[in-house]
Amino acid sequence: MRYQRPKGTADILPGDSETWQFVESTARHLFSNYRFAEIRTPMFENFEVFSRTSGDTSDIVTKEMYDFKDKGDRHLSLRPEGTAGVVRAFVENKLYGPETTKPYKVYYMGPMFRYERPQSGRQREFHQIGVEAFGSDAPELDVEVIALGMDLLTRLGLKHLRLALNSLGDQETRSAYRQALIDFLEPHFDELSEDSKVRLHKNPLRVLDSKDPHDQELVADAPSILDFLTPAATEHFNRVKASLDSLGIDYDVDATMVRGLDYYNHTIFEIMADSPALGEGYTTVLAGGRYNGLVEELGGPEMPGVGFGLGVERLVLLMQAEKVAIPDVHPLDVYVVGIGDETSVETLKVVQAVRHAGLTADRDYLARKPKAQFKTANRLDARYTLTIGSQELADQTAHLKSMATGQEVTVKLASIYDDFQQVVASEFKED
RNA sequence: GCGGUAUUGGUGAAGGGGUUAACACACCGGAUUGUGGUUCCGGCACGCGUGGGUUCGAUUCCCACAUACCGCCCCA
Repeated sequence: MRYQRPKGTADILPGDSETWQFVESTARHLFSNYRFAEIRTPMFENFEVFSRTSGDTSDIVTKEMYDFKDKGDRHLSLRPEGTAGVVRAFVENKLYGPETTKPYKVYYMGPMFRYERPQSGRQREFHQIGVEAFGSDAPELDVEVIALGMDLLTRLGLKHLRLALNSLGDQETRSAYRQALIDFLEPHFDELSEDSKVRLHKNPLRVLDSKDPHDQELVADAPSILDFLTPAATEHFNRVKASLDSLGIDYDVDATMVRGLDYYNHTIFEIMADSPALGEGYTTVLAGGRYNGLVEELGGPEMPGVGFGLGVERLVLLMQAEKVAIPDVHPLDVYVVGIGDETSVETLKVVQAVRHAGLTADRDYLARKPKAQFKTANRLDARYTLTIGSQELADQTAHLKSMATGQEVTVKLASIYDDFQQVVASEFKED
């Protein structure tokens, strides 16, 4: 094997691509139902678009970015996530202007790139589907986004979903809490794991979700960010919870939940699924939150935003683990069997006639024996076969056979060319 | 970026320093003339990830590299 795909990439082949198409079309329909319109932004942006928005110290920026200099010496980066590019487009195209209705609701789907060690459900090129809604601070909009995420995963057949919810509050909340957390952890500095010692000053909130057992013991007694929420932030969070309650959406408040990207504030949430496909316990498949301030950060006016991103690879793994049935969108209606080289042109014409009549059709191109062709028709689960041999060619007829019943009739080629659907309807009424 | 496990045909895999690399599935062909899910027969590995090395001889031992998977980091 001479060439192999780059590390952390995948070929999505027929057999799997149907699942992807099902996911994408389901998402498109649902988004449209929620009145989100598609936005398509470049797969690479100026490096600063991501470094400014994700946080200069975030791992994404410091070690996971696929950044490069192009021939014009521009510092670019393959997008590691979807939100930054959408916000950039939102600002650049002045979509914050009065002529667009607010909230301005968009969705995207496509590949993202992160330079990291591949594992199941984690690749260097991976795919996300996401939504963003700009221009409203309403907690009910947060809930609409959450409800959309839950709806989508439910429609895709996932079970055992858990919605985790938290609030990071506003800037005032965060700085107060950050200090409180440092003050709390500092006396225990020597007990912290090596990773957490580094995290403590770089991003103390990260210590909260350390996987180190001893860290978790220490953190258990740490102050909760929810106790530091400003009155306004508390009010926002309470209304989010109340709205979720009124929609009958269950959630668990997880005060230790944090975010890898720095731009989040107020409501953050994750939808997790419990499946061995992605390792032990619950794994996050969809995550999002509010990012008030991000539009400003990229040069726009003060304009709030909220959204989510969903990892398609993880989703597909979960769907496969849960054996979600994918509708077969292109079954085979007719397989045309040609016997003898002299029938090849006629079978081609017949195949085309069937296709133009609006049915799916296929034929043999390897000059195989009738037996082999019928075997193939059977394997492809064809509803009908149309057989043409030298005798039929002379008579200008074909044998139309129902593969389910074995019933076979002789029909005129002319009638096939005229209206094949009519031929089927009159010959096999009970179908 | 760190640690571990693995790498044999289209697939699942057995094997193990020495003439022809099991078995199964799939696929292809055949079982007298042009018709499908059963049965029977036959075919099917540029030779065991890549490159070096040890050896009289390696797919089997050693080293490096690549990739996949698992854990950490982080995250969708």
